[in-house]
Amino acid sequence: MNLLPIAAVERDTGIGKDTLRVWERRYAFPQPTRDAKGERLYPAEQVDKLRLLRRLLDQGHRPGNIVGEPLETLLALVDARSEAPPAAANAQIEALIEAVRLHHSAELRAALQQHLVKLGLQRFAAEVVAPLSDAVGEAWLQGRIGVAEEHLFTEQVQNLLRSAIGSLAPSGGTPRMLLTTLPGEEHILGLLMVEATLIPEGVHCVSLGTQTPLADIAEAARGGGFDIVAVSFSAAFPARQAVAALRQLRAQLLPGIALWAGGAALRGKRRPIDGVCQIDPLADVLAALAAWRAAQP
Amino acid sequence: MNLLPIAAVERDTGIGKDTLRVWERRYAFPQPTRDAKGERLYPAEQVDKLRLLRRLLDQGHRPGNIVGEPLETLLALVDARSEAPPAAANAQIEALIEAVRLHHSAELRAALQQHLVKLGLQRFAAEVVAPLSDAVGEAWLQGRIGVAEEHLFTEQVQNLLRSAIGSLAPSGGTPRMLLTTLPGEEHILGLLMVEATLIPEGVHCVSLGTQTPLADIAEAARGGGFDIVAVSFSAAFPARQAVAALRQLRAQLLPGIALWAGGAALRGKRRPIDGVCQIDPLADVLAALAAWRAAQP
DNA sequence: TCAACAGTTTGTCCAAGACAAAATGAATCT
DNA sequence: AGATTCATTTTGTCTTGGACAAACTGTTGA
Repeated sequence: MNLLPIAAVERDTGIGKDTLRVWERRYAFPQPTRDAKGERLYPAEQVDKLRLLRRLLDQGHRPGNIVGEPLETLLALVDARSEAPPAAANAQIEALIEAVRLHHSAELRAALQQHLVKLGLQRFAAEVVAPLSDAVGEAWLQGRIGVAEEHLFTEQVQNLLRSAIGSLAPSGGTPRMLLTTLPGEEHILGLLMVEATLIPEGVHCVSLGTQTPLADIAEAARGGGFDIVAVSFSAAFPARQAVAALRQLRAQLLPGIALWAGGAALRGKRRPIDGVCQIDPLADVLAALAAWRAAQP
Repeated sequence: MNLLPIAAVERDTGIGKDTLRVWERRYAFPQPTRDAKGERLYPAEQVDKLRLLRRLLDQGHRPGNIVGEPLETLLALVDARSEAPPAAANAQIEALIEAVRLHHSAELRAALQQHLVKLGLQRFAAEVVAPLSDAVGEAWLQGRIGVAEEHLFTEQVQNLLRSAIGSLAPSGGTPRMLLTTLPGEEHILGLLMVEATLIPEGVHCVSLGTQTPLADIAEAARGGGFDIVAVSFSAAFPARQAVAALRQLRAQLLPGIALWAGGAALRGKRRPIDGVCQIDPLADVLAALAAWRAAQP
């Protein structure tokens, strides 16, 4: 059997060391074995369960109710979830998912390319990439695909979107927008979808990729004369940290610069954050753009 | 003044909470203030110094000698370093660096594109991207550019390389190679450079992007019928963890599958790791490919 | 239906100690 | 000189148990 030390488990599951230890104390799970030094060693099956737990937490479940429950109960929760929404039952999306599942990267690439050409960049992002991205996350949760397949999918889509975005001449238009994610958020697809949606509208987009420290975002926004800073969050990003970081970033940013935040991590937030424009479905970004332009003299 | 809690400092500097606390105990630096709860709050200037320390450690310095030293001493170390190698004094590279420094993204893009067309993909990777990447790291160390500029550079190069790689038809040739980085390594440029070098040689490359868990790499390699697994490390990756993770991956991989590892983190390793092919300068990858092909029946 | 309240849950932080892996430097042998 | 062995420091990571505020829950009252 394969045993992992606590640091490896933190990296593989995204659950912090402190949290792993406190769960063990409170919910009697996980229960790692110990090595000669007395240090925790987690069996692979417990790590698998932790990954599942992480995903269920992202979906809105609470630790007290699910950590400690046996595996069957958790799987039942997954099944219950996947029955509720009829999977949006889009046959095209399902076909793409199947290509991901079987590692058919050439077919996947060809099919995506076809959709891109047929729909155009904006609709491709909104009608193919966004739902497909959700569907891949869902399929992972159900155990139908693995992490490797998820990564493969991300790479393929990224190649396509970056090629398409790069082939459009830099606009030099307004507003000038700086795009990035905060430290800890490594998912870039949300960012690329926003860029794909806004570039055809004549927005001047500059992406810094993922995980830019707050201070550097603020400095770049000031120095580059940007009008808007846009950051994106995946469902995996802890909402608690997202809110704190957004407040902090807002404080460091010049008041004249707008701050847009979007993505699943902020879904279901009751109170909006002062000075932060929340954009949840991807389509909202066009409305936000129209609003921004209307507010300019 | 701007004060950051310990978790934010960990994310911004990459130095773990435990390490931050133990440095404070041993070297009397950093010395954060405390809030009402008694929790650490780090002033921005100490965080800046921590970032510099991190970089110096990556360059081979040892904590006992540099943490605790005043800022001027550290800056002197940086200067001493940059005088030693005459910066490879390539005028073209310097011009590109200047474009990065000034946020001239349009010019940067155009110049890179020009080099790519002129040199071809392989030489572009080896003669432009690789040295430019090093030079950007060096410029960051000297404080000539910030993190935002570094990210901007990475994005631009990534767009170009991905477009170029994507425009080549999938080869279906041999060997079949799986490329990725290990959890904790987020730099993708090394991977893209390898892909750019090998695809024109007819190698069938499949990239999983960054940070794939070991178990998923092994499973994907088995399921996809790959001949070679290639992983890349940046200078920022702790060599200690790299060696441990490579041993672990080697153990999980089928014996018939070769494991290639490259990148700055393994530079200066005395003993090679059993069953791992180490590739340090980018050019070596072609030699390794020739060797692999020669060994096939 | 919404707002305010009290109660519970939960992630993160602290302290000081411990230890093994890695780096260093000295000594010894080809 | 160059390589190999050994002892000594250095250094990051892990341990325990306690503590607390922010966020969430569910109830009460308008």
